[in-house]
Amino acid sequence: MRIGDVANRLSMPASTIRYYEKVGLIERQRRVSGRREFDDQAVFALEFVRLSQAAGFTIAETRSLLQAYAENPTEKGAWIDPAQNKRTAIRAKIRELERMDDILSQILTCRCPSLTDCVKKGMANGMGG
Amino acid sequence: MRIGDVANRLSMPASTIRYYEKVGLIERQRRVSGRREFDDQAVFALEFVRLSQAAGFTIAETRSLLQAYAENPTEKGAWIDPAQNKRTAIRAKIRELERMDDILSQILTCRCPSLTDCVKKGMANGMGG
DNA sequence: GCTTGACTTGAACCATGCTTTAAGTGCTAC
DNA sequence: GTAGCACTTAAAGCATGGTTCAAGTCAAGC
Repeated sequence: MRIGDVANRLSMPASTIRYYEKVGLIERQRRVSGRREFDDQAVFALEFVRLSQAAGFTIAETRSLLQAYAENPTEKGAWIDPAQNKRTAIRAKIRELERMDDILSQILTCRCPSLTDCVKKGMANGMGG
Repeated sequence: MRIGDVANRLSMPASTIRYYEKVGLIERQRRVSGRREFDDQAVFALEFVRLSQAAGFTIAETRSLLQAYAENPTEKGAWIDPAQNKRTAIRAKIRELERMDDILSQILTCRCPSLTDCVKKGMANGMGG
């Protein structure tokens, strides 16, 4: 497959695929002409990259995970710590967003006519620096 | 107060305060010497900016909210729609993070020895493009 | 064999939210 | 009156994750 085929198949811009290659997420494989050649394994890697990015891993983290996978595709051990750490980070982020939601809820539902008091309540509730 | 005093009081870098002024979040008020002067109202505005940023509003959104506040400090009406929209966005983000957490949980707890199958399950569960 | 579209490259650009730097000025203590 | 720190400015830099551009190359149809 050529990059345009993969781009269509994954609904992913070709520029993004080139970028992923450039930052070391996927391998360089070329035809004699110099154009990129993609097999099903490469497509799988790209799908994994998308999943990993969607799961909140950075490019660097995704690269580490793919390297661990390349070294031993049948061993999940290398993934356990990063996945658990990421879960911890994701949950912290969820709690943070829930706190933001609480503050907004407070602003929307409290009885004071001015926002100033709501904001001060929000600040008092641990948003201060 | 001068910028250093405010920076200390809010535990916020002076460079950040200058940046907020530059992007129009706070007013320019100067002494004859050209240095910035901050009163309690300015400090309140900065505290609100911090709160707003922490609540996930962008700089542009925060600016809009502050303008609405400046036009009518005792009227919450102008804030209701932005706050509700932001709550909707925050909740969507929370659901997205929860889905990421589910995927990671699946990877950690499923019985297949290889990650490939877990990833494929994750893809099947709506992470595809 | 020529047009045309898909491809190639490296570099520059975009958006967000700051931080850092460089060069110069104000204020205060001594 | 001068040392020295806080302050001033505009501009550049950083981190992230790409997108866009310019200029040239490959390949398939006619």
